[in-house]
This record gives sequence, structure tokens and C-alpha cells, in this order.
Amino acid sequence: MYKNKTVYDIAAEAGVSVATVSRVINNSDKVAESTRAKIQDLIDKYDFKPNEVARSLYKNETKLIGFILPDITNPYYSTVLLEAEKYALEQGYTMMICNTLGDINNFKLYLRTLLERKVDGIIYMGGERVQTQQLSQLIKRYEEELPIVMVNWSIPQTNCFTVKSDEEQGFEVLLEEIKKKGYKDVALLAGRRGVMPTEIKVHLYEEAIQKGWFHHRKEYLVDGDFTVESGKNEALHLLQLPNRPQVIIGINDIIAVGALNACHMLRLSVPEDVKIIGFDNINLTRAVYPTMTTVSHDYVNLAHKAVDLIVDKSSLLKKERRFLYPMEYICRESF
Amino acid sequence: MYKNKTVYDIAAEAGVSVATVSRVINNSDKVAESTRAKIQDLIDKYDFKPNEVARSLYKNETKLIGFILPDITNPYYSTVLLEAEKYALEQGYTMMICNTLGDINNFKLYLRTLLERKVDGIIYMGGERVQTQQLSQLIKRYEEELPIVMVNWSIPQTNCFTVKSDEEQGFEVLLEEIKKKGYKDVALLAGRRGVMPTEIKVHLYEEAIQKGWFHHRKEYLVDGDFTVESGKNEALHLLQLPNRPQVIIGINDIIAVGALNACHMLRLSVPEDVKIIGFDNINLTRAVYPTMTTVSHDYVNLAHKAVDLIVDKSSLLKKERRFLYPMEYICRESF
DNA sequence: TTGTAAGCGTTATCAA
DNA sequence: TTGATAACGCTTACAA
Repeated sequence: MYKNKTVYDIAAEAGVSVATVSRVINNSDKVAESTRAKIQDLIDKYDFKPNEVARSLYKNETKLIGFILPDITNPYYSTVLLEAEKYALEQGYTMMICNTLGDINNFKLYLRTLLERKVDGIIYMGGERVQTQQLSQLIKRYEEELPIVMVNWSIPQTNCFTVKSDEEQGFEVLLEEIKKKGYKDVALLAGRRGVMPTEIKVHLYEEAIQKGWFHHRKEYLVDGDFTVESGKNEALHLLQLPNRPQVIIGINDIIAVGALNACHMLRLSVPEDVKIIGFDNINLTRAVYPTMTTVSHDYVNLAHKAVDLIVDKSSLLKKERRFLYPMEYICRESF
Repeated sequence: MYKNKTVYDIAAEAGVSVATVSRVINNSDKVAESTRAKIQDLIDKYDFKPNEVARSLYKNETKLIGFILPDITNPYYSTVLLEAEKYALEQGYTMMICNTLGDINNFKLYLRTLLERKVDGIIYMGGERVQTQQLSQLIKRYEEELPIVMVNWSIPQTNCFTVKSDEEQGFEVLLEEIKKKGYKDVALLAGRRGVMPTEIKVHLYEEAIQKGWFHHRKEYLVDGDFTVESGKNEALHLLQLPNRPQVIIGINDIIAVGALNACHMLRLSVPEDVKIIGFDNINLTRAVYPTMTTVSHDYVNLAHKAVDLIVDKSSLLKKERRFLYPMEYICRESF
């Protein structure tokens, strides 16, 4: 295999010391114009690129960010990653991607790997199905060693940076839009219970019923899974009830698309016969027919803030550790 | 910031030399059981993790793979990445993700970054809209420095590893399935012309017409863009023709989903009124209603081979540089 | 079985 | 304006 040039090779050929070559590479110090030119010519001639590994070792800084998420094929996660990565690139950082598939063992393995590789920070989007005590301990041990930023996720008893969408506000806006239009038969496909984002929304939904915004029908609140299939089956059931709902809310877009499919199966028109609203604004909402009304995360600012907290070392010293971004109602065709 | 322990710290506390500590870490040499235990205890006590950067520098090997693709939010790419990453993790490799957005300047920037960071290999899925001479030159310069594996992509005049789906065979199977069922009015939404995968399929389609499998109607072959929107608009036009096609082929799933949407808009039932077939088997095909019949890449083997070519150093010496994987017809509801 | 010391390719300090 | 050299944290000959 090809032997790469080093600063020594360049220095030798230019008849200078490695220190001078380093100065030219980094523009760090005064160098006589003639020597600079000589060295630069050699750099160009050999297409010399300094070895970033060696530099990282010396500087104790890798300009690497670890990005841990459950599943990159889920557009919610990939959108955040894409925005984060674009922004990181501008600042000379590169992303290492870590799919856990929701398996805590993969999480542990990746956490270890990232620490060994001395990444400058970790962005963590969660998704582990079991939140063991162990997980909190693990993170607590490392959170002062390097910045860990949770995006729309949190682990109890840790003091990590947190960058969140205001899902409470987002879901309230959605409920208000429904109320504004006067619909009273409103169902919620709630997905998997017991996780925080679900509970927040279910609570707001129940509150709306108590306020008299919607009729109370207990069969309109249905649990399930965060999949298209699950959304479809639940909606299929709802839509064949004697009094079917006027509006179906999917607690996320995936579920809402399932509900949309159920409408197609039953030959119901959306939004004429049934209205559907999702949540998250993943790209899938623009791929279906009719396009899906939803509530959007501020993907760009979420991602940028997460990266900033890692890139900008001074943020470690600041006391502000929690950041909240408002969500936005996106009106499309399905509602 | 927290100062990490090094082999020196461990060695000092154990009263041995760093070499011995290294031996324990790597199981590389005989070490007396008593000293091994003493050192291992210290490692556990401090949760000591060897600095992978230093190790990489010495070994001239980073166990890093650069993965260059146009856009991670596109499920075709993210599926390959996920499979590659799962497999790489098993072998101790980590993926650095590089979204080019089809912009050749991003590609160049990332290529440089990856080389500086001394990744052990690059997986490249292409997608750049302009194929300049410059691009070939660039890649040619580096292809003997480290393994570059193109997945379903190629750049003329280079000698990189190539791992490909047999799209020709895949598309032929698709055409045969249509012929087998006796449909003669078959339209092809061809997407953007001028790129290789498109031209291959268009050619096979035209060949099928010449063989008398399908009727020749020149309005049935339509150009466009690789988007849902484009697919929808083209299908909308086709479906309102005096003699609308019995079958619409989307040259990829995205376009086919657009065609499906057009059917919904026009209240046409799929597959009763119109049949639709896509290509690629992205996860979107299972999210729509009806689920989409398509032709699938062998995502797993494609991804594994790409990783193997990088991980297994001996492959660099072998002369076999091109690998072709058969595609599979996936029959679902839309056809 | 263990230790010494060189080397990986940079950067930065200090001296010249 | 430049150069010599130590340091970053690890692995591995080679020696003991």
C-alpha cells in the first residue's frame, strides 16, 4: 500500500524544518514569503494532506461527533441527522452514525466505541425501549467527560444538554385547530403508551374533552404501535363504528398514514368524509395522497443547536442546559 | 475538562511497565496470571478505555469507513447504509456519514476530509448530477491509496470496486410478469433521462415493444423527475388519455407512488382499474395503500459485500473487482 | 514473563 | 523568521 507523505518529507525537500511546514499548513506564524511559497508548491505538487489522526492525538480533539439514533431509515431521525450533518460540515466536523435499533446493548457498545474514539461530543435521540437504571448510571458517568446532547429525548437523573420541541404547545395548537372548525368527534391513535411524548399528548387530549371541546367516547382513544400497519388496523376499526369519528389524529405521522390507508381501503374520501392529522412532519406526509396536515418540528434549529452545544466549547461552562423550540402547524390537504 | 487515564497511569499504579498493560488490553502476549489480574482490576476500577486515536496513529489503520451518499432522507440510501453499518459494527468498524446532496463540491470536500482522517475505505453511492472529467481524475488519484467501493454507481475510467444490483435482470423480470398476465397497454414513467440506470430500463422497455409484448404508443413513455410530484403529474396526464394504460411502471418506487396518488385523485382503484409497479423496494412501498409491487435490491448482500471489500484487506490484492447481485420481484397488492 | 525505547505524524514551546 | 525537540497515548521489537 501507498506510503503517504508527511511533514518530514515536505520539510526535507524544501530544506526547512517540520515546524515551518506546520506553520504554513496552519497559517499559524510568520513565515517568510519565499519559504512559504516553496513549501506551498510542494504541498500542491504532492497533494499533501496533513494526517488528522496525528493532529487529533496531539490536540486531544477529533472534530468528530457521534450521532446515536434508533433507526436511520425512519425519516424523523434522518431529517434531524441531515440538518445536523450539513451544519457540522460547515464547521469542519464529521458525523459518526450509530443505529441502535432500540437495543440497549447496541447503545452501550456504541457509547464505548465513541468514547474510545474520542469524539468531541454525542448527539443522542433515544428510542431505547427499556430505560434501565443502568442507562442513567452509564450516561451520568460520562456526561462531564464530554458534551452529550439529547434531542427530543431525556433520561432521568442526568444533567445532559437537552434540545426539545415543545410538543405540548404543538399538540395544543393541533387540538385548537380542530376545535376552531367545530368538530366534536375526534379520535386519537395514541401509539405505544408509557413513553413520555405519548403521555403528554394523551393528557392534553383528555383535557380537551373535559373542557367540552370534544365528545367523550372512550373507544376514540386507542393504543397501538408506532407503525403504519397498526395505524391502519386501528383506524379500520374506528371507521366501521356506528358513529365513526369526524377527525382522526395520529400521534405521529406514521400512524396517521396508516389511518389514511384505512380510508382508502374503505373508499372514504379524505378530507370530505374523514379528516386526518399527523404529528412530526416527516417527509412521508408529502408523499401520500392527500398530503397530510401535521405539526412540524423546527428541524433546522433543533439540529443546529445540538451541534452548537458540541462545537462551541464555551457552552459547557454556561448554566443553560435546556432548550425548547416551538412547533408549527402545517396545514395540508388531509384536514 | 476531565483528564483521561492512560496506560502509563495504569502501569504506574500496578507497578508494571506500559508494555505489560498493553499486553493485557490486547491479549497479545503471555502475561502472568497474577499481573494480568492486577492490571485488569485497575482497568475495571477506572473504567479505562484505550485511546483509539493513538492506536490508529501507530497502526496506520482507523477502523473507520466513510459512506458517501446523496441524501440520507431517501430510504433507498438509508437502507443500504443501515445494513452496512450493522455489519460493520460487528467487525469493529464505525461509519462516517457524508451527505453530498448531489453537489460535487460537497463530494470533493468530503473526499478530502475522509482522506485526512485516514478512513480505511470509502463506500460511495453516487448521485452527483454532473459527471465531470474532474471527478474521474479525483477518484483515480486515490483509488490505489485506499479501497473505494461504488454501490450501484460507476464512474468512467476508474478501476474502483463495484457492487451492483443486476438492474437489467430485475427490470426484465418485471416486464415478463406484465407480459405473462397479458397486459399490452403499458406505460413507463422514466424519470430523468441520460443517467445509466434510466437508459438501461428504457432500452429494455423499447425492446419489449419491438418484441410485440406491448403496444407501441409513444405517449406511454414519459420523462420527468425522480419525485413523487413528478410521478403524480405524469400519471395524471396518462390516466386521462382516451385510452389510458392498463399498467404504469414507475422507474423507481418514488415515481410509482406518485402514480398511485394520481389514481387516488381520479378515484381509480388499484389494481382493479390500473396496475402500478415500482422499482427498488424502498420502505415507502409498504407504507402506501395498496402496498406496492416492486423489484427489490438485495440490500443485505450489497451492503455486506461493500463492507467486506474494505474490512478484508486481502481483497485489495484479488483481481475480482466487480460484483453483481440479482434483484427479486416482490409481488404486493398494486399489481 | 517483563521492561526499555523507538516510532506513528502532528503541534507548540523555547531558543537561536 | 526559523529550528530542535518534547509531547500526545499507544504498540511492538528487542533485550533482559
